[in-house]
Amino acid sequence: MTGFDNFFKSAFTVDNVIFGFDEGDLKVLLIKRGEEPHKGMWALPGYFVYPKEDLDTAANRVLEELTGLRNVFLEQVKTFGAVNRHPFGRVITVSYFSLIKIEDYSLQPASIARKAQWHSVAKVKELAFDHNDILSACFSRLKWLVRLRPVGFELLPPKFTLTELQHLYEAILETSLDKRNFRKKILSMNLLVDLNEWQEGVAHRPAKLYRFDPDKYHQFQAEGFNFELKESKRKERRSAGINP
Amino acid sequence: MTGFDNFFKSAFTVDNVIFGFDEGDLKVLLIKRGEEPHKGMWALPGYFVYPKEDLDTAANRVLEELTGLRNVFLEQVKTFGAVNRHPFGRVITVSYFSLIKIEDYSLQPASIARKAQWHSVAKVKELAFDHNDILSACFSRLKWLVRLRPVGFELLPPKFTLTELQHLYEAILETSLDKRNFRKKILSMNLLVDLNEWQEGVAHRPAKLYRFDPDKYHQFQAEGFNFELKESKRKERRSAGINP
DNA sequence: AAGAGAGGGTGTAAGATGTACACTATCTTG
DNA sequence: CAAGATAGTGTACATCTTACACCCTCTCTT
Repeated sequence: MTGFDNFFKSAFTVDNVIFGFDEGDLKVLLIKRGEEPHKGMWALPGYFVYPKEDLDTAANRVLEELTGLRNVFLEQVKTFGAVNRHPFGRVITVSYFSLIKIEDYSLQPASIARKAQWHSVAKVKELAFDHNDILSACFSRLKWLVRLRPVGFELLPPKFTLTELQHLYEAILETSLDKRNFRKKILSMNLLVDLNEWQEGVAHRPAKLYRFDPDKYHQFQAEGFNFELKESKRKERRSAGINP
Repeated sequence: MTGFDNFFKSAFTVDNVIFGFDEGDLKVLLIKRGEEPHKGMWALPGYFVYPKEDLDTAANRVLEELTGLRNVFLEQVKTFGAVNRHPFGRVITVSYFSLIKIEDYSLQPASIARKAQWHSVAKVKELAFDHNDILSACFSRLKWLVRLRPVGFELLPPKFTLTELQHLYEAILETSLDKRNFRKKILSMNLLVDLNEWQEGVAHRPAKLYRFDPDKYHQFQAEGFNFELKESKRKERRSAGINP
């Protein structure tokens, strides 16, 4: 080597913030640690990156081992490298966040997944390592992403109602939106296809179901849009809960 | 240890994309490599992170050693970890970008800085390692940041004209803007203070000088704004040049 | 079967913002 | 003093954003 040997003594990991949406609530998939360090605490799913493995590959591997899902939304967010963040030595971690449909996940319970559980993002308490910081960074990223790209749709089932979509935006943006203005805006984008089908089995007037138009969707993925709506003045604001 | 020894064999570095603005052109500070690998090629300034050093500290160190500057804008962007990106072994790099005033830099030429030189971002050719990708990622980040935060001012001298400010936006956004609309928009933000001073020594009618209002500036740093102006239809578009 | 409960669904007017566009003013230099 | 260079300025039109309230349709209960 060349005198740099002292630098080749660190390890790195990926940690994955997996978001899902259910019952009007934004959730994150956490794992109860079965081993030291931080045994028994909730943590983000993650693992060491293998010597011959790319970062994105590692993040995908962690995601797939846990959820059985491939080819879902996954994006690098930020790298955390505080000197003493891991008791085994110098370990820096590259954080990723992904968006999945909870219903897809629950169909494929993998082996590790037994220790995994969905937690409401707003109610997450103390996590292992610096995982609260990581969650917080990824949640912020999701928050701005949702204004610029149609990411929301990664989180909903194939058929959804406008109210479900609105609740998703409200959960991510931690705000409340005006129903009429929300509908006007989202429908004017030509992003949604009216399925002419209706909800079933609900104890009220059933809502119309929509899906998104894949062409328009990918166009917006690439070009972005500007989704701005002021908080509605009439309802109360939803509250955060991360790092209070 | 605990069976994880095999993972503690990698190294990590920081690489810093230092942007400056001069003569209507967005520049990046590059270093001609004096050693292998990639000896003789232009590269981003960077170095290994020391074993007891935080990532942000390392990035600041690299910046200060090169420019003599402290407390300037510096932000983490993305981590690159392709398996074979470095010939010495597994090295992942955390990229940062910073914004400095070129005039501040040129006052303090440090020792390493002898190999350093400003290059027009639009004309950068092949760089060492994967540094073209890193530059590209950081430039993209700057591009969206400039729409949401008043970062532009990190790059200009304390007193500047509206035309200089407009040229800065045009260089970053790679577009051209309508003069009247640009002025209307930027002045309506109450971000600028009219100094009642004028340019000197120019061969035409001198322009008024402005500075930014620090209170308003920090408010926008924290809250963000939405700087959108359509490309002017009258002039041609500036072109990019990165990864053509 | 009638009423209560629970969301679903709809339009408009006023204000704010964005866009397109062209000419005069003021300075230096030759 | 003319030419060259850039500074500086206003308006009309179109588009987008915001605030706001009521009736509709379904189920469930009694």
